[in-house]
Amino acid sequence: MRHLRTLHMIRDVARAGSIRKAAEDMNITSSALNRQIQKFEEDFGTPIFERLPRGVRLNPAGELLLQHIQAQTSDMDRVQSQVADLSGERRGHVSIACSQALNPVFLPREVARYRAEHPGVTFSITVRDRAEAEQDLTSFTADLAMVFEPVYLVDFEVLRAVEQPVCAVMSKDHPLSGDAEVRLRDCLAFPHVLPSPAYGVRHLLEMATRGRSMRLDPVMEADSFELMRRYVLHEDVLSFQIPIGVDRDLDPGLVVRPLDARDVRPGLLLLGQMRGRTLPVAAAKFAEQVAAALV
Amino acid sequence: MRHLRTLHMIRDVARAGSIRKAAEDMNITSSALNRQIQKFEEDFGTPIFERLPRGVRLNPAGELLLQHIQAQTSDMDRVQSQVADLSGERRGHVSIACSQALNPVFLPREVARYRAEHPGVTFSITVRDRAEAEQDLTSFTADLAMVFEPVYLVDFEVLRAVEQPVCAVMSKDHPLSGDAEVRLRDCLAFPHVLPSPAYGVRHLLEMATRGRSMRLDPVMEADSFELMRRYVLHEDVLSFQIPIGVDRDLDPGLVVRPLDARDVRPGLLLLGQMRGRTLPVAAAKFAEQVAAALV
DNA sequence: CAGGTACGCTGCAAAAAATGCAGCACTGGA
DNA sequence: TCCAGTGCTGCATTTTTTGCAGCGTACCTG
Repeated sequence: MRHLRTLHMIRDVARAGSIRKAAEDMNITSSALNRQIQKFEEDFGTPIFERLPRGVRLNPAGELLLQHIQAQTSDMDRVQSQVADLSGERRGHVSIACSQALNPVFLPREVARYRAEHPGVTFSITVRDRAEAEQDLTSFTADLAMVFEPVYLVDFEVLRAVEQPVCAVMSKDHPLSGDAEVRLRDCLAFPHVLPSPAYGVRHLLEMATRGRSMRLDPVMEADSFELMRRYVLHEDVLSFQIPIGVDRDLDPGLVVRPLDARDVRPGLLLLGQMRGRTLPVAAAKFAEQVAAALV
Repeated sequence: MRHLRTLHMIRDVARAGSIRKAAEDMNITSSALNRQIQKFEEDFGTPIFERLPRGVRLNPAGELLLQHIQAQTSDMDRVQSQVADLSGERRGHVSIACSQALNPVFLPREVARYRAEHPGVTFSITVRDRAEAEQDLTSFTADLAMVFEPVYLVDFEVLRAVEQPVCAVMSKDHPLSGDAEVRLRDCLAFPHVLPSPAYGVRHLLEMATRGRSMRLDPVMEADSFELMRRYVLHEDVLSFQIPIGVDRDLDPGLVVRPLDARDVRPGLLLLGQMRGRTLPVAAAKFAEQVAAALV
């Protein structure tokens, strides 16, 4: 889109941190780029970059402007996607920031289901923690986010929320595997592995043990739920996950038992978008489908 | 803003309905303008205008684009206003679409109060009925709207709502002027004047009489509440208004008595903005002040 | 039914804007 | 102290935009 050229130049310079570097990236001379920026600052009314000896950096006005540029760009994409939709062809791109739990079962299934009906739509999926996901929404890097127990919710517009009880995951040979529901105290009596503190599951467990006579005492902490899920098949330990992330068919040796809600309150798995934003057609339709699929 | 030039051209052509006319308005030749549009359509991917024998008209894709243009233009204004606000100077412009009732007392007072603190801020105020006001919000012609009993609320984000009972307005010599509260049936027994059906007050009265043994039987219908307010001083008739529109000090001969809520339910006076939009600083601050002032 | 008018569009030359090149002044780090 | 990297600027060149004149067409009018 021609009229966004200058704005994109500004964005790229902000990213690169230097006019010369950015100019090289976009295959023009630094003088051309420099003048574009000067001209823009002139009719914008104020400088938007601080000139430092080693390059440039956005000043507060520039930060404000950058946010506008990103909104602008993404909204233009939305318009084009809606226009394409007018003429019947459903094409476009959906970018999703999601937590790990959606990787094994949920997202593969949903994306496949959507693409079966709309082969023209492409996807990009990035695994992010709860804070990063919201960041991606505000920077328009992601159209949709799916996170468990998010922290900041200012710019996060909830499209759908479902409760997910924290579950104990264990091998089918584990002593607790016979119970339909398990108590936290019983679990913690056994060796267990835990996700690192950034994750919602860990957060809920911390909340549950705080002030009570129970202590988390993991034999292993990890970033990857997949790793932990596999690990319980090797050593006789417990792990904790949310049910959407496990599938009995995929891991036949696993047993998943919800923790009693009196011990650990169920967390919320949220589907959301940037507050107030109008999504491109493809993203909006996909969000609808996912919302419906979330029980 | 230079990069919006082409977009504004498109907007103006859409408004003028003809490339030649629009070109004349903006003091360029029609060929230049024509080529701008052609070039834009080319990299946009689809035509945005229908070519008719007597000019041009936006096609559906163009309508979509126009909405984007207006949103972007107004958002750029917002950015500039926020940037101005960064450097301490509070300047900007607030445009309001409001119903008549705010004219006599409320808005003059509030605007004056705001401008006393921020002399750099200018205002434009347009009287609109309930449907038009929402239209102005969606087309970004107005930042804020204040309407009584609005009809469509899809794009209207309510910032504040206050109840306003419908009141009978009469001369202090009127037989009913002694009562603290009046019944609708008693009012309708006297000659009365009514606002035309587009107005919320009329709507509420219609609702109140429907299906009951009362009938509206106005000796005069009018568009102007001011006219009706003055009229009751000349002929011994009743009129109906909401209290925010009348001030005892301004019209000493007038008596205003609320109708019993059992007869006519109080209506809602709403302050609102375009859903999801981030308002310019000045408009946002003014909206805050008005919201606080609305009891 | 004919003539006039207003429309969008296009070829060509002139004007304007953007770009590349080379070089300046400056600053922080080796 | 020197060097590498920065933003910035004068000038020639290239690219883009604009204005002018004119074409073909569809509607309105008499």
